[in-house]
Amino acid sequence: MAAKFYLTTTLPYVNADPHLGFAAEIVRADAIARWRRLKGDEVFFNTGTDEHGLKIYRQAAVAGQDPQAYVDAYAAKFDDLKKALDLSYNSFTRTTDARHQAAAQAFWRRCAANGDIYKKTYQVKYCVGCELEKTDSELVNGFCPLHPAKPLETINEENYFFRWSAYADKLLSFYDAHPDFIIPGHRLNEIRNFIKQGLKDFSISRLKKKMPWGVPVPDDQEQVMYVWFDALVNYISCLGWPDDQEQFRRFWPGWQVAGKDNLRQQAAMWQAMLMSAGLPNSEQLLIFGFITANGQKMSKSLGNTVDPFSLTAKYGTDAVRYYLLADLPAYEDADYTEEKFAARYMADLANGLGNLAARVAALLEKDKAVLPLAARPDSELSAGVDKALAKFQFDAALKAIWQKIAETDEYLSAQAPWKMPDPEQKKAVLAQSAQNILDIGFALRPFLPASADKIIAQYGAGEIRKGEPLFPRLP
RNA sequence: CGCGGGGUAGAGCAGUUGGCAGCUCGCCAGGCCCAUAACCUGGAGGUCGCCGGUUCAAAUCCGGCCCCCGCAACCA
Repeated sequence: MAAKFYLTTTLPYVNADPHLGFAAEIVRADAIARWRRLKGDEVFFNTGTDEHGLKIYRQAAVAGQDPQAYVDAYAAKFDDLKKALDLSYNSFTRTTDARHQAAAQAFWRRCAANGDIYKKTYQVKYCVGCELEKTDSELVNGFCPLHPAKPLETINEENYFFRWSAYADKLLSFYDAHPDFIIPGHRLNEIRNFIKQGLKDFSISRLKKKMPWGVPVPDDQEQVMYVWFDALVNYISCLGWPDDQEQFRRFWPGWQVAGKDNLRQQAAMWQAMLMSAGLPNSEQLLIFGFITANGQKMSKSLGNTVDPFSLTAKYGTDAVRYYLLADLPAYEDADYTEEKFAARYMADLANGLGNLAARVAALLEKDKAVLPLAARPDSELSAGVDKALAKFQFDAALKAIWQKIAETDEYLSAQAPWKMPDPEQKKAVLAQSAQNILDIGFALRPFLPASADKIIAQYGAGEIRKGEPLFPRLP
């Protein structure tokens, strides 16, 4: 019986176009999902979009659009990543989906029934200049950084809260019992330290009259959900929870990937919510580092976000996938520059993989050699890739594959089959090289699916022809 | 004393339990001439942030200090 494997990304908030950081997250998730499928697992791979909230409501108003139409356009843009990056997710959850909203309400009811949701009046700070509520973290010396001359107003508001404080000990016990819950391990320490400082209950609703763009709170016409009980529930609503218990039980708990900014939400808030709802905790979290652009944090306000669509249009889908998986350390921060991208493309894809495939194919084509090569899913190379991917180390897996490419280039140079007088001897050398390339093609399937398929088709065809370059040199 | 990460060759990084400091790019010199001006071999280049300690032996373990970068409750 095939094992079940569930994997989800976070849902990006649709107040801006997709950028390279999310592309990295979802490509990494995609490589894992493809790998597990190739191993024979039944895989459920979810992503989607977070579409409610004040920012979107306001942006839609500014654009003169109905919020739903506004988020429809954005959701389509994020779904376009599927084609641009050759993604294999089978589920795209929008938080405006009716099924998701019903699940969010059901989840809320369960936590409320458990006594973890209560109503409380609290004070929010409001900047008249921005016409926005501000959290303390957004303030500088107690003032709005955009309007330091205007004092903040304090507004009393009654909202629902989630009794997070009740889960501090339970979360710590859970982490103790699951020391590998978060990769990398130091993020587990980070969240542990955070929780040891004490947890404050967090606000989970907003007044509907001020912010109507949200999931209605069950049994309260005045309030809509604030992000948490809406967006986080997508990780199980996509599986059909609560209606499709069979599918939910088959796939949950699963793996979640997220950027490091999402550590608290995924590792502590969501886990506490699951406990409150009486549902199993997530299986494991992968927390990725950030990508900076030319040494600076990518942000809308700096205007230095890198657009994955223009990158794939210019260099090709697999080139971008390769860069994200091979060149960036997944769990630490990493810097992107187009120069480094292009250098890596030339060295590894054009001169490395592409040239080697063309080199051997050209030699074989001249001889009209027929080689009945077969895939070797159990090759030493596959084993190395499996070992690295079992630890979710994408760069190490690709390094093993590129080691094989280098070995094959060295082997060819040492043997020099092009000047061998004995045709049988020459054929044997080329067959060995071609077998290596076919193994490389198979090993590449989780990472560069389209290129892998081309190599497998080319080198598995019997009579091997040169064909088009896999990765043309850059001008 | 809020929390966390980092500092290793010009650049980007790897260094598992301490045991001759490595990889890629770039640079220099050869080779090859099958391949996408590609590929192969060799070379130059480092006080492993600083100070001290443990040890036969420290990039690695311990203590202190300096610097950079994140997070700090909706930026992947």
